[in-house]
Amino acid sequence: MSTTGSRRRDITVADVAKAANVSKAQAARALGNYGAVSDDVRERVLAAAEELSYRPNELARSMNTGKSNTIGVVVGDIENPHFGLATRGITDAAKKGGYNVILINTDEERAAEVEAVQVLLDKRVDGLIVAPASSVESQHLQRVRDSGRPLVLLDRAAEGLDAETFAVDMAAISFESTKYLIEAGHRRIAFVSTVRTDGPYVPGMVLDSSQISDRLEGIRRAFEEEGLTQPVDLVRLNAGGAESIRSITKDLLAGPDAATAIIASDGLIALSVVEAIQESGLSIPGDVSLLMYDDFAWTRLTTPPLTVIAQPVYDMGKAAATALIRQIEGRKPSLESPPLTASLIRRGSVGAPKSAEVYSPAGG
Amino acid sequence: MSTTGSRRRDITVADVAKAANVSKAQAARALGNYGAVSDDVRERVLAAAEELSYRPNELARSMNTGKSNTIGVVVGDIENPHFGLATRGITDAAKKGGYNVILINTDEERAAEVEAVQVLLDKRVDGLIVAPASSVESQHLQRVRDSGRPLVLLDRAAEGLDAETFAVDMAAISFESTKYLIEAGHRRIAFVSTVRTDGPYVPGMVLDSSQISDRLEGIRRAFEEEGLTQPVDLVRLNAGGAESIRSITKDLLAGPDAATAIIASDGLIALSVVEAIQESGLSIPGDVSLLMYDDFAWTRLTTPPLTVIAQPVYDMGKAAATALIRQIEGRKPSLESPPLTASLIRRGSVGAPKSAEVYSPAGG
DNA sequence: GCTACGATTGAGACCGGACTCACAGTGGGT
DNA sequence: ACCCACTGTGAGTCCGGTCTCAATCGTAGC
Repeated sequence: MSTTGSRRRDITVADVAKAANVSKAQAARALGNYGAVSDDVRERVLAAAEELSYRPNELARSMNTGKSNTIGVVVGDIENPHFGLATRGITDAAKKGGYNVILINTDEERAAEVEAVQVLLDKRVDGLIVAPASSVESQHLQRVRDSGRPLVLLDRAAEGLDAETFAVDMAAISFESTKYLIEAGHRRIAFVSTVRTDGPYVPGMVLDSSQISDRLEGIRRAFEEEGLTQPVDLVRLNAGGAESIRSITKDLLAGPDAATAIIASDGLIALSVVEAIQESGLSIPGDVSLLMYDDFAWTRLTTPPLTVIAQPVYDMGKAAATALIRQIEGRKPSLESPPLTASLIRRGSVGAPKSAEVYSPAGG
Repeated sequence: MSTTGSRRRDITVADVAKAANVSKAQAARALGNYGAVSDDVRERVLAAAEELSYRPNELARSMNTGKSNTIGVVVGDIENPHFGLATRGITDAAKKGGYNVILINTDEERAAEVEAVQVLLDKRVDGLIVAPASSVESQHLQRVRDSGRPLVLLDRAAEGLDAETFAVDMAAISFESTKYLIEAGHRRIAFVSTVRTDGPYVPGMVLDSSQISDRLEGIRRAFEEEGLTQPVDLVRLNAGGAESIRSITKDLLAGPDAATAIIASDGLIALSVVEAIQESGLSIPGDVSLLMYDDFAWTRLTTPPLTVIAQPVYDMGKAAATALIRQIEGRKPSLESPPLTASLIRRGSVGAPKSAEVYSPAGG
């Protein structure tokens, strides 16, 4: 049947050529399907290739075509379902376009990201999709652009970098969501995020993440539009780790000025927030309202089901990869990409605050 | 500051050599840190490289070292948190060992898997980690072995393939879990899985997935050991899609012979099962008990929190990658890898069946 | 019958590193 | 002063493809 025995060295075009009794050039042409080849030669070469189970060495091919048909993807944490879904969108689009994906996880650390980008560049990927850990420091991304290789950003923008970015309009949806909470009667609205900063939150401070900045800006605007000022003491950043989030939550819920609503910046945070609320013996939404980013399937199963901000994560990934491939292949941005919009999904975790009458203009 | 202007061609050793006024060979030696190089030459070369911001072409390097420092990972669905976590384990171990990861998603389709494996082989990855869609048909994996490249299996075994496999002992944990349900009084225990078959379940039938076979075997043994026979009519396979799962669930819960406990083969299935239970107006565990595979964080937030079978998914990925790298680098399997064991985490979704007295030997 | 042009074909350069080999220089041993 | 082992060094080959270029072949046009 098939050739038995251990194969030391891979079969090359030269081997096939010899077997087919033609020159290496002709064999290469027949195999690569280019140039002029007579039917006779083509047949013999293909037969020989089949017989020897020849497989082209993509490395060699990439080397002198300058194309690796590979795109590099740099994300903060593939374990996070948000990125899992986005990655699925990317790989789907990549496969469709004939590209493979090299995935690197950075753990949201800048140093790791810088290295990741460098490694991918060294591997001569055809293009890069990055979810930048920092929207502020982006020299390494600038270097990608300088290298001439296409770059597309996912999830977050990067300052002073004119790269196509695929993310939802966070300020808008944050504004809308906050407004919803305010209209429900909330004034003491807290925001919990893992974004790292040097100190506690001060309005206008520069954050590493454009996403978070935008969300905070949306919150601020919503309060402003109502003629209110945002309770900035309830903005809690640096919420790294379950334990930290739990203690932050308990702190937010303690005292006379407790928060009546909490916005969790992602699903992981929400998990710990809910646990802390339960541990505090409080109920959702009776005692505290909760709003979280990302519409995971499980949010429908909690009691009550969670009110969430749904982002078209899969589509973002898919659009990013599609756009990148377009850039790689030098095609002009043809059709406007459909807008990536987030939406507020009202389920059961937001209600009126207990002390609604205190703030209500027309109290009972 | 840095060299400005558009860079057409990448900087190569030859460029660096010229700039440093040495031969290409010497420049290569200095840069590659091999062979004999005088301090003077090394310094000049390194300085020139820095000046020109030279970066080695890993493709070229790989080509004649025969090493790409890349491992291929083939999974069914990266969007599934199970694989997301496993992938995280893989990438972490890979990074530690100096390897990169090319990820391909197969959507659990054999054809896609066969192609994925081929593509990775063509790209000359140093080794492969595959979560085989089918444990039965594995010629394509056999071909990997024939090619001489290391292969490690994740999550599922493959028949007649002597590749290192990293998965938990499904039969054992399934046995234990079923026993737990039986001891709680359940006899009508259902099992719902997405595994595809040609017809309805028949004991002893060959399944594509060794995982599912093992789980069913565990269930069977548990019943057997109690002197009971497993209600095979409650084994429901081919549960693809949320809608399908919901209708299967409702069917399982209807009629006089309704199931009193349901084992969901993964988190996605559990989600739909829970929804169907809620839609049927039944309660967990009052009316039905539920057990699911994989301990996701959100299972603690449902009401009641779900009783689950926790698998060390991250560790499995990590161990698989570590073992693969060991194989790649030709080191012998040094220390026994710590066993990967699943465990039953008893939370609140399993209770006594409503009709427990019917079966109870010593009824009231 | 002769020229011309397109189809075929093979030799060999080339991509960008790694690595072999032959040769020059140096210093130690005797 | 002579031999030898060793370090440094440059020329050039190789990896496995792609692609250029010139030569060859066949035959259509005149």
